[in-house]
Amino acid sequence: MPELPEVEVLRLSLEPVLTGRLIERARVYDPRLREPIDRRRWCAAARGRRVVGLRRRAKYLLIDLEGPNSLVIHLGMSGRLTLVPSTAERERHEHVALMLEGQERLRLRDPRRFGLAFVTRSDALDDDRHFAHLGVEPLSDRFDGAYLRAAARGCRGPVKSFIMDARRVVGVGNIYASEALHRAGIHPTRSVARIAAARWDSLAHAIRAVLERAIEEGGTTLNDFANGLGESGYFQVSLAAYDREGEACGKCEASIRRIVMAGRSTYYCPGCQR
DNA sequence: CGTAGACCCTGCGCGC
DNA sequence: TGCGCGCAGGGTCTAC
Repeated sequence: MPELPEVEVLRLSLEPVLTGRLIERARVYDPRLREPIDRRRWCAAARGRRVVGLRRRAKYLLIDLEGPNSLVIHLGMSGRLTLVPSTAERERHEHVALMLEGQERLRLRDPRRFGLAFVTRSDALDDDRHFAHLGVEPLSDRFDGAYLRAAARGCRGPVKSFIMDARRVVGVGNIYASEALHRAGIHPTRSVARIAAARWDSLAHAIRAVLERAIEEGGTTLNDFANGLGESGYFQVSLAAYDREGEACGKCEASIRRIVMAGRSTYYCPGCQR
């Protein structure tokens, strides 16, 4: 479900309602996620703490607590984090709940269990193995065409795989990879060894623009994405390539094609992507 | 070393 | 209406 924009939308929706809020206690109903939740550590870290802020790193959401720790949540493919009344019935696939002052609870639901929930030290993210290898944030000042070109030195392989590789740049998943390449006019199977400097600039620009636009529009709701208050996004109506097989390209009127790369659906325009 | 593929899991929509 | 199949927005590990 979520790529960088969806996690950022989630963060923006929850930050005003969680900041300053007391977590009375935590519950782990089902620890079975991609890695088992450390129930004792999670509950001990959360209980009786106030939230001081929310951050995002790559596709991870960090709930910073007073004291040394942060609660970290990754939504995987099917995770949803939602604020509900404390009296709301426990849902199927509800793994974790934070019981908040004011009769509400923050619920993590994840049917496919590809998500994560763990505790880390707030001030030393890079010491945590989940974050240690992550590359640059695409919305940061460090990210531009020169960075991409340098990161691609000595690499081969298709450009789509390259921009989805979190060791280079984080947050670009399967939807926004297709979208950014379409916007930049670059064919997804093109080798990174055969991309000129100017095209790296336009690709970096396209990645940034697509992600920013998606955040502004509340993320992409293809099936079930919703922010922390249960509201859907509407970037799906702005998708130029993804999930548009057979439709006319908005730039050149050729028909959008779907191919499979590394097992993932990939959409591009054969007319204007080279 | 890199890259390709399998794999982790459930739910949904589609075609028959 | 019911069933089986393919597919799904993430990431990691293994085998080449």
